[in-house]
Amino acid sequence: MPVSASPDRQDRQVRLDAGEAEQTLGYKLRLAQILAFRGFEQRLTDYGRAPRYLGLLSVIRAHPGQPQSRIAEAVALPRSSFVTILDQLSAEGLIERRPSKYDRRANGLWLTPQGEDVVGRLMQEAQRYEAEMTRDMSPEEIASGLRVLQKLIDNLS
Amino acid sequence: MPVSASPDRQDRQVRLDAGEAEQTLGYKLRLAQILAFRGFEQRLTDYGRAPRYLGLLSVIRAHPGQPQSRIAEAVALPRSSFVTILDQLSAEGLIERRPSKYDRRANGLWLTPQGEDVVGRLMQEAQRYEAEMTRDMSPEEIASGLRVLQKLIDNLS
DNA sequence: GCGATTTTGTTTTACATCGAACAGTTCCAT
DNA sequence: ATGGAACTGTTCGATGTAAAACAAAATCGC
Repeated sequence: MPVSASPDRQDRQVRLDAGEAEQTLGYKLRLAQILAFRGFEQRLTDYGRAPRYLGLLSVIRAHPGQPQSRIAEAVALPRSSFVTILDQLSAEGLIERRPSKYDRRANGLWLTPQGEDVVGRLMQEAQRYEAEMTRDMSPEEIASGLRVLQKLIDNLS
Repeated sequence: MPVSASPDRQDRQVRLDAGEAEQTLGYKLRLAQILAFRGFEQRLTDYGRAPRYLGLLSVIRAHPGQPQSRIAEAVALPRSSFVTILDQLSAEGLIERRPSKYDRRANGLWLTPQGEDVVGRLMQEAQRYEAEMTRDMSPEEIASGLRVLQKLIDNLS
């Protein structure tokens, strides 16, 4: 248990902990996610909006032709936010909306050939980044982290 | 390895995975964080902006009197974003900016008595929420998750 | 079959977040 | 000591995100 600094002293060197919250998954989850995401995005400035939305692009790649609403739900984004994002990815030539054969309301989402190419290359970058983030972890440790995160996702869904 | 759906079929029941990205910490990290954060915030509608910013409030509580820039850095927020947030928390009577004794540029941040009270109660809520998120995990599993997240944070800082 | 309800994608509007530029202060090298 | 560089909090403009309301289409209950 880290002892709190004497109130008012400027101890410039020490990284500030979050006190009680420091022991919670919620706090660390947020911090890690912000840092990971920002770092990845800022490293890849030559790929347009694809790095930020690599997750959803990856879902589209794995499930081509699925309607917007299902993809949006998979990545936990509101449908209304999704529209703008798809407009951008579409304008960059990475994805396509095609009318669904099964439902005249729905658009199926597809990667363009260029989208396939970009996503493929970005996934390699992501793997590299992942390796850096986890440079001091054993495979078992990483696997346990993945398992914990998956359980969190399941319990929160 | 989950097999991809046939490219146009509408399989409504199955939750869509992210294909290759599904095995990465980056993807799950983001998903878990979004779900956890939104769930916590939407549950606590009677506490103003405090639930969203509980993390930074907790840092202030653990390190009263520290300048804005240090707190902002601790929670990985840009100083410019921080200003608006502090204005709001201040308007709600949860925090106070007091001129630093050591640096005439800086404001020390402090919780008001009311802020102490609200943060205290919200931390209890957070613990409850944490328990729900981790309901099917052993203490060891949770500890390993915390350790992985901490290493990620360290490696990304 | 038919009307009420739900679902899909979209627009609109409000809000949140961030980078860049700025003035006041402190730090630092000489 | 003094001038330049770095730091602190702030404002401003641009961008990202989300809730609410809407029309068109599908689904459900009977």
